[in-house]
Amino acid sequence: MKPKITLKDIAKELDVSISTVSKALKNSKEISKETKDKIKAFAKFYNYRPNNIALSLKNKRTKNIGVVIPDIVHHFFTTVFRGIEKYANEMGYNVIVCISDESFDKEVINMEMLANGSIDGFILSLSAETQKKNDFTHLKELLDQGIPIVLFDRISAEIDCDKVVLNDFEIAREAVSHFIATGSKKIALITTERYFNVSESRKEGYVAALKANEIEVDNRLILTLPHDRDNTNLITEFFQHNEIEAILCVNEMFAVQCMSIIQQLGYAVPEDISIIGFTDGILSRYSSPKLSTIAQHGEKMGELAAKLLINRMESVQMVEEPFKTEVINATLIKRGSTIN
Amino acid sequence: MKPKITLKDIAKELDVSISTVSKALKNSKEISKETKDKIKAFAKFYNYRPNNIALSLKNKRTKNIGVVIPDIVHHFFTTVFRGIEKYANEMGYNVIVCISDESFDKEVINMEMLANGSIDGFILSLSAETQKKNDFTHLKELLDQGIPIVLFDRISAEIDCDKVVLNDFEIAREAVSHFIATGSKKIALITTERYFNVSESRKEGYVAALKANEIEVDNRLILTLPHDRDNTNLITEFFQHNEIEAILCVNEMFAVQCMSIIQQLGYAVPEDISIIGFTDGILSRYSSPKLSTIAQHGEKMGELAAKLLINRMESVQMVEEPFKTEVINATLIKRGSTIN
DNA sequence: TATCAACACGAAACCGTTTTCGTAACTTTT
DNA sequence: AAAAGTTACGAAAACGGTTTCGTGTTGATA
Repeated sequence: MKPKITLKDIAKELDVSISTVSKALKNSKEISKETKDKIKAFAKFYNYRPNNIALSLKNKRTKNIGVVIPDIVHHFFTTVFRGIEKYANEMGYNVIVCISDESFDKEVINMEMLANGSIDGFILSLSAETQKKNDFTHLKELLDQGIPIVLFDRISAEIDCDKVVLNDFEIAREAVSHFIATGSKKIALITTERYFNVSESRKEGYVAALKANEIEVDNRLILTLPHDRDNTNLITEFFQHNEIEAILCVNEMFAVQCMSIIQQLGYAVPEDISIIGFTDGILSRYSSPKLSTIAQHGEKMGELAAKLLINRMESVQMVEEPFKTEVINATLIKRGSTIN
Repeated sequence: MKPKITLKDIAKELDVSISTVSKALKNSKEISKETKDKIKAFAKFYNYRPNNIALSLKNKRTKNIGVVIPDIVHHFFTTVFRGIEKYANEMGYNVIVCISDESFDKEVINMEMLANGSIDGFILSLSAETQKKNDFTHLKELLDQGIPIVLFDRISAEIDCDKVVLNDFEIAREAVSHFIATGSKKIALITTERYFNVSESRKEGYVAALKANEIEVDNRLILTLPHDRDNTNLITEFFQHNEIEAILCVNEMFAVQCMSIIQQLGYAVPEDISIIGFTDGILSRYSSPKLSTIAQHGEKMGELAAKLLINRMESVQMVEEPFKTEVINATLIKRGSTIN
């Protein structure tokens, strides 16, 4: 057991002052070559590394960024996180993750915890509860304290900070237009009540595409599913009661579930019914037929969010760079569940 | 913009000393009630929170734990991480994640980075490269410095620390025994070259079950696949050249891929061929038929790892508690891809 | 009235760095 | 030989807390 060595230890051992050691290790020209060599050799031998905590205290920056996401067992968030971690790491930052678990309280508590010095900035995606409550005082207070925040995917217009979002509206419109172009008219939307801003935009895109093609919006063709329950019966009923030619689902779980139920009901995919999902995850790639889906480019999104944050943290003036909202362009990947 | 307030600020404002403020906020009985009330009110009004970094420096503990995993876009690691984060959070710890990306160098650099004061202990699963190189000096040095480490899943006997593993051998044997009990004799194993200790144990379990039932081990029935390439052709050939009645796959991707290929080749699952995979992830649950699989209880594993680590970090004596290796019992979940 | 607790508070050390400033001891210039 | 400039280093403050130890002012006790 050889515990970590400090400047003080080196100083004592070599009979010089702490300042001399510090300067020598930073190669200051204030120190003579012999002394520097001696100190460096000693430090190297004992594998001296400066203490990050002490540095953080001194420099008033931790080189840590806090990431708060609603859920980690979710392909999209996982890939975004990967992007964040990758870029942050390259730039010499560490990442502290907190999972809000879709809970407002957890989000608040975790952020306040981290904000007391542990991190230099936040990247987060709002929890479902926070979106429902529409209460952003915790975020506003942090911004007020001068802690930069970057919001991604689940954002709110009420919060004045950098943001990264997907062009949900446009890509949903594109997906539905593709259905229409390949001959479908009775197009269903399967959505969730939870991801507010995101699913709203997707729905609007869906509606816009229909209207642009003079197809009437039939609310019976929009199925809103709870997120954490078994929806098999709801979905089955839905398809028994409605004649449908194409389905847009707001996530890949709904999409494969629909596909499987449809196939069991005797329809062929994509000949009878086409399907497009959101999230180019593992499910989409391993289903049969392979699912046509909307790639959200989570990793890119994460990288961009990290870049925005780090830029802002490191910009010296810090003052009046206006807040940006960057848009990631989703891609419609046409695979086996659509007619292409 | 109102920046964070410190003890010094309060002291100056209220015209008392810093020590008095500190004591008052900790409710020390050294301080008179009136002074305490005054200070507390002021602190509350200005939303005073002690600076974590200063505390860390003083207390020589950060209440952060470092988690180093090879990959995050992987259901098993994700669930383990979830378990760690959950337990750690309950115990007042934050989690700093680094992704080694299966690279030895990244693992080393990240850990050295964090070890200089940023964290109190590590939880990690070895990268593939580290296992291949069999070089654990970085871990040994950290242990030597008194930094506790808990290893999970991808471990090594050479490292003397707490560990959490799955009973891979037994559960693989159980899975293969189930195949045999339901009438299969020609049983394939589809494995990977990468996760050394883990896949080795699984293979041994496979072999043990065969031997126990006096079935000869046929090496042609063991297919080793590279991890990151498209294996469709390899798998297809494998099934065209071998008569097989049951398959054990070491992950769920292989399993659904096999299932899909088999079905295309005209076999029925599970009537003609049974399949069992590892990892009870999203793929297993959404395939058709639903995949029988081995649940690794990642979340439990993560919680246990965190518990081991925190126990060790908080045990006052710190000295001679011997290192433990805890075993998580996997569960064989029988679903539609096996005859049950 | 001198002694002694109890009370309420402040000074200062400490955690491990960085950095500014001061200063002996030389060396160079005039 | 005095003045000025270098060189090579140390002392100390600062970051934001906690904690030990002193100490001046009370009030009670002998």
